[in-house]
Amino acid sequence: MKSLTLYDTMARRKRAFEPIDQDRVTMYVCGPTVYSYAHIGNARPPVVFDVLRRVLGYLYGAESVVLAANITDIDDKIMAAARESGEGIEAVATKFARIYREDLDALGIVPPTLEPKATDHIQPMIAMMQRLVDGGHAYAAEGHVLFSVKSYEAYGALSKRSLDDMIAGARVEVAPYKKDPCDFVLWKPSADDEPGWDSPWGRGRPGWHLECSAMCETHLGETIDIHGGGIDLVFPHHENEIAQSTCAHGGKSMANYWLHNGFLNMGSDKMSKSLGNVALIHDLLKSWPGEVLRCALLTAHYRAPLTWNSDLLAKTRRSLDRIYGVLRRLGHLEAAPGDVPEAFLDALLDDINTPKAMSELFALAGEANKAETPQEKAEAKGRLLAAGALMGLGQADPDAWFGLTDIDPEERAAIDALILKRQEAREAKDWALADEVRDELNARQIQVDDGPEGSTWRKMG
RNA sequence: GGCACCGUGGCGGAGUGGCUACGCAGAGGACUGCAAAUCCUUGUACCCCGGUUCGAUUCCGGGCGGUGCCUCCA
Repeated sequence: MKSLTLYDTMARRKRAFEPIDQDRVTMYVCGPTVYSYAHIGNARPPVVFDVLRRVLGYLYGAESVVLAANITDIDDKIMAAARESGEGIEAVATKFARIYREDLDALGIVPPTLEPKATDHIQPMIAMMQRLVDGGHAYAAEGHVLFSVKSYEAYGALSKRSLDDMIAGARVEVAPYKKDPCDFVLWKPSADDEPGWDSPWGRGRPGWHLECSAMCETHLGETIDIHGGGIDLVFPHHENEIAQSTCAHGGKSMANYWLHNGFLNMGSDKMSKSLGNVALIHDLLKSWPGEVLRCALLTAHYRAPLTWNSDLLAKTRRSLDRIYGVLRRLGHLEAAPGDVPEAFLDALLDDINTPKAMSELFALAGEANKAETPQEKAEAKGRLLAAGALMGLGQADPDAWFGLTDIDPEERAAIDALILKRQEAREAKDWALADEVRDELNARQIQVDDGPEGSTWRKMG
């Protein structure tokens, strides 16, 4: 079997991937806090790790990959949003979790195997805290339960920071009940009008970091294969997860591979500057196919920063037009079942190098365009589709991509009539009339393509 | 201030110690009634300065420039 190489943040280098159990490859990706619409930046981890998941599924079998992506449905931000809108906390969380799922679905993301919610895991969180307190890794103070960072020697290993540096650089006010400025909250007390759960330390609610540790343990076990998230989560979130889980599990490491995607920067064009709401996935989907957003997020290597602007989207659309153009041309042919081409697979196996993989995808498109016999064409189409499937690209109906299906019947009839009229004019070699009709079609945002077997049309992008 | 990352042709963006990335845009050609699509060809890219080397965009050091994180933002 071919082997996958992944860049492990903990080791700061690429490492060959070896799962603990080939029949159950476990992966946990930190999900959103559902208090508002998700930003396009929020979509980068789900898209990137969706590709990784597909690759793992290809290597080990789709049923052997268990992906857990949590939903944080209790948080001060949700409480604030609920207060503002007058809705209940649960209503806000449920609503935005639903919208989040819809957004990801539009981006072609396979739903995670498990989608644990924080509020469903209060008991495991309390149990984990109890173990930490019993083991001397956490302490109660004024209704809070805090993790004692000094109790975990390796604290800072992931982010490569020393405790001393952190204390020296600390620019936050230190709560008086903390034994050490870097201690973080596992549990905090809730006021009577705030949501809370009973615990041995009083009524309260969990801290963010604890949620992920407890959910990961509950569903995937004490040590998992891959833990992923945005690079901004390295510190403190993942550092704290490691501290909690390791100390609660007698020193067992939490994850064998830590993967982090680079940040998505907002470009300086009006798109992000103006209202600040145009970069919401929800809004972008009104102007662009989800696949364009997905592909745009994959144009840069997942660890590299990516600058987001409207130019990127326009270019990405043109690129995908090329893929769908060839698929449309071969639409009448049944794709020959083919395996994923080697060069394409190799690119993805090398730390999920999606830009490289995409260049291979274009090479496959070129091959398909140049194929001469029906046999060659069918095989080329099969290869292109098989490769695209691993990245979640090129799987849609080409006609739909070019706007042929989503059009009202009246408009459609008018276009067909014009196409026919032009065809007759061309047969009569009445070029003036043919061009006139084409202008008319262009005015309707329709591009006509003349081929050896007649004319086809598509919506102008 | 501390830690980490980055600087490639018009734009986006891979990669490599010496050989074409790729896509978009541009130029020329083929095909076509003309377009479009497609195919072919094309652009003397690798922040600056040292060092290592037969040879560096690629390794090392320094500089300049940009970015992220530093208690709950993916």
